[in-house]
Amino acid sequence: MEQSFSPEVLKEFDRQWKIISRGAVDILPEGEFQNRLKQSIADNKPLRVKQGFDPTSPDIHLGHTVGIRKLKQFQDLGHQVVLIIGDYTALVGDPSGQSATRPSLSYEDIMKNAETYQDQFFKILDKSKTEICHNSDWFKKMNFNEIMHLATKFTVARILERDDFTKRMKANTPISIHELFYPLMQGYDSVAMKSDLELGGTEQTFNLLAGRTIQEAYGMKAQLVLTMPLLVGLDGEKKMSKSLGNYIGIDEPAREIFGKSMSIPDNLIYNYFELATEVSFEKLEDVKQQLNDSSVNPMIIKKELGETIVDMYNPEGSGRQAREEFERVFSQKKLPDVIPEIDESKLVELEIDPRKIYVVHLIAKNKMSKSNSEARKLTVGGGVSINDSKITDPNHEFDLIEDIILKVGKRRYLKILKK
RNA sequence: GGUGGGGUUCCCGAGUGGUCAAAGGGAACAGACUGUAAAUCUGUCGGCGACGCCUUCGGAGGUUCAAAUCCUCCCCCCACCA
Repeated sequence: MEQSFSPEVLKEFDRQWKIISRGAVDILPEGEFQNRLKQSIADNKPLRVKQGFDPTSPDIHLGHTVGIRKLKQFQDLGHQVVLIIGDYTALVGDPSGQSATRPSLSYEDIMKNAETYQDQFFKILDKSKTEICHNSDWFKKMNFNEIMHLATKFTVARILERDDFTKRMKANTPISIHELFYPLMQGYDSVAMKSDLELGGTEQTFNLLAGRTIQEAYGMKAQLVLTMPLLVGLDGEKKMSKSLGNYIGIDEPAREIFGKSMSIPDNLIYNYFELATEVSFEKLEDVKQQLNDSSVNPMIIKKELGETIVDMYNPEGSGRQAREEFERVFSQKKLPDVIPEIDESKLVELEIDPRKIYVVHLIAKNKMSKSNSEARKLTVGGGVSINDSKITDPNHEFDLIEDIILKVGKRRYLKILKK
């Protein structure tokens, strides 16, 4: 059904389309999407744009922000952003892209995470314009009849055709029945929230499309789907995720964010600029050129990346500060500006005699290593120094006659005060 | 329910009576180097005031001078059959 729209509407559509489609991998179905966007503009009726986040860890990381920033764009364009905190779906565990059943979390932990999530969302989104809810709101109340009814809307074959399940079947790794429910639940969220559009990472495509099927089954218009690329984690291989430990949390201290940014492989620099920052298109081109220019040290660009990312989630100037700190500590090998301190009384508390400090204990008891053995190994391996001179004797003992600075590995410092 | 195959140190994965704290790979950590907490190379990688001792190979017992390895029971997973 072609409908004609006024030139103003079309102009506004062009503007919005450009912003919305930037960076997106898939927009499904594209034609319908465009029409509904036009219609929304013509009727001055914002689209309800939904994305769900399962609070499986306490931190929102850079990977999440790819979607959240896209939501922000919708918000700035006047659309209604609907955030779903998947406290019930977290209980089930999204099988997408997983090679094994997710470890189940206690509801308590999930709720704790859910709280921290909210604060972090609004580092990016405008709280006053965001609708936010938990999917326990409806799933908690569902009775078995309703659950079975929901389950009739999908066939096993359709769910099992997914790549991740196929792989797991082939690898003989177990798939629990509850995992099959995940897409249904996510789809039902769309019913409950009456979403017009759902956003997600590319690995979510199946779940997002399931939402369409389910909405239709419940007599609603099927939602549109928009997928964003996945941000690769610090390891340069797998997608950024908490469970893989390859992430940068947006709530982390500035120096951590900067340091972690510096640890990404060089070939990911552009990717990060593109997906994890908001720099202009021109800037992106500039970055690309510099990276191709072999006379430019990638370190320079990476530092710029780190600074940019730090600044996005911290007060102005934090990025610069973090960079300077980094250069001081790692490039010039000088001391960081903040070093944890303990004094003699603390030593006594830890059952260390200040006049006969056994270095291995000093390290282990201050949690600078996991165990005495590790401390000992670090010492022998040359990773321990006091006031800049290496200690390699694992039996080394000393008398505390003045303030000293203990360094373990390249990042752990401790100042011990003589009284 | 039946038959067969499995459960090994953070992960993957060797090991079928002593030479096993357990190959190999990955991760992680450290050192060197460097243009970076990139890359590369090297080392470490259960615990312990430590060339010895203690605790590990799904769980509980047992055989043996000696068990991750053999036996019994139990728990869990997978495949095929029903």
